[in-house]
Amino acid sequence: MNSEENKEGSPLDFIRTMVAEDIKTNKHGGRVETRFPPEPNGYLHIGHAKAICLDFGVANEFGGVCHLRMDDTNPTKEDMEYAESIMNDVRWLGFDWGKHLYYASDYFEKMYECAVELIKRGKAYVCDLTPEEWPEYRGTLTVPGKSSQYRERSIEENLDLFRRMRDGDFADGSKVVRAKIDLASPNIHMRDPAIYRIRREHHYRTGNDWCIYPMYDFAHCLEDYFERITHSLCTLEFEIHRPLYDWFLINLGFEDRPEQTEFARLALTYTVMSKRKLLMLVQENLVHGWDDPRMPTICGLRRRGYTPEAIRKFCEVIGITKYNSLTDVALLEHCLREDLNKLTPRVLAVMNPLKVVITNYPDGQVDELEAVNNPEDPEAGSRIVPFSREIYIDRNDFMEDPPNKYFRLAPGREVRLRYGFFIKCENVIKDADDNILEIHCTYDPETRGGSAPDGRKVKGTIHWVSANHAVKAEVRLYDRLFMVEQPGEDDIDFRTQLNPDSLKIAECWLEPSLANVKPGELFQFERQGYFCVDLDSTPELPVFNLTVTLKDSWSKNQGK
RNA sequence: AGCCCCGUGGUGUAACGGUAGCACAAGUGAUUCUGAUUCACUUUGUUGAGGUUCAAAUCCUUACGGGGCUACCA
Repeated sequence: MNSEENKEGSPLDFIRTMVAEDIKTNKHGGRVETRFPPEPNGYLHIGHAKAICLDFGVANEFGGVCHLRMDDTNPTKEDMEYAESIMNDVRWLGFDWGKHLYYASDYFEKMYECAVELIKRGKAYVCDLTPEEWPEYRGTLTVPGKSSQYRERSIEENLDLFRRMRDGDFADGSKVVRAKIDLASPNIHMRDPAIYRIRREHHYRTGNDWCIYPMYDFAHCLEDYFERITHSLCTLEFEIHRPLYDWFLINLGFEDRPEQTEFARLALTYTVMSKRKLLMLVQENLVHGWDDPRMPTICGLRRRGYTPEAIRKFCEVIGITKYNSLTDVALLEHCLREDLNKLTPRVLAVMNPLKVVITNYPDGQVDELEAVNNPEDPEAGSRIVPFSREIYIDRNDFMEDPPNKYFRLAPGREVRLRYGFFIKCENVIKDADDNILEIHCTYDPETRGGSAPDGRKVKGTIHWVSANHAVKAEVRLYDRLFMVEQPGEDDIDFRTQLNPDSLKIAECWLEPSLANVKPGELFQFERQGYFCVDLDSTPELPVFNLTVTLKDSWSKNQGK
């Protein structure tokens, strides 16, 4: 009867096979309905993206629909701010739930009726055991539970007590409703789990209408059933809850039941994914909010310059399994680079300026040079960048005493200015303390545009901006937030594993075409990495967030 | 400890019982007006032991290893 017995291949294949089979056998009238059911108690993160892609992906693949449902049955932690951010993020990721937006809290009345029905069927009872007393009756992993006096209350008494629980006759925590299942079950979740609790708490949607709230195990299968979900996909930790999921629906006499299937949640190296810990980072100001670009939240990734396409590609590539794995963030970054590489315009920018005076270039003269916007995309066209006697190059692009395989500028060496001219370093100007103030170069007018008529080659091409034309901006360099592969493990406070250098702020000098960039625009600063103009940007001082640094074997070799 | 789930290169994943493949990472080389990109090549794997079979990553047994569950959270 359980299709899992015929399981073959990977869980994703299993899910596909199952859905295809169900369509073929007309199990749910050929319908496919899935759902993404977050609790609105925090912001969505990359782990949720995996679930979203699966839930919506399966529905789309089989011509079904996917619901977005706020699983808001616990009034203490939930808020509309979260619900709105969730809708925003799902939409941004590129998924559409159409008219299928639901709130579990809209079902409170129906759920209450289901609990009444369960009581009427002798399948649930009101229990007066305190949370402290309960473990004694529930038993342990090895010891079966035992019955309490409350377990044998009459149906009439239970109905009356449950009614009065709803009416507010009893104090918070003084009574719960329990499903009457099996106190000796090896599965602890089947040992008379609580399905309703008393909690006088303002709910962000139902206000003070209710003082009793349903528990997850009872509520979730009902939500799925009410919405006529066919395939209920969830993470592995709910596997052991599945018998309960089925028990409620069966004992309520429901037909055409949804079926729960579990898959592994995402774990990423160097990344904290626990909502609790992410909330702590926000509350303790260890980051600047849920959308801090260092956060693994969808909004954080968005602000950092991640594209929905890159995230969806990542979710596709990691696959679906039934065992816990630890995925390398490098894979996520690879997916982003792959996407950004083909769509981001290249721009010239210098982050750590060193002045270069072109001694044989006339003062006051300006050359307008043509620069290709994106070599990967001919459609992207080109732009003009000004060149003049004084320019800035990056300090890293000059070494007074270069090691063997250094390709860039050094005394006596010639390099190419990207889209510009060949320049040769003739002189290094220093102050009394031996600090390099500026360098003097000569340029070869014949090399305008970047190639020499005599065919001579240079080993390096460096980036530059005209000192008089440059636009200043702020760059925030975000490194990974955590230094260890799996933060917060082994009883170590995960906060002690934060990378102190995860955020560096620097000024940079941009080519003039970037004077009016808009928030959210993406760029590649050539040879330095991918950038996203921050949503906080002002026209006077754009703020760029670094997303992923380009692969740079030069800097790697430096580390060895 | 009882119950449940799961073991394929460094990582993430494929393979009706029939050639162990792909991607990332790493390395080498080529091309390059970004030390990027692109391209080519290379290294590394079925947890162990028994079975069943002409044939096992796949089926069975067992050992070992990893994960989950003991909330009036979801």
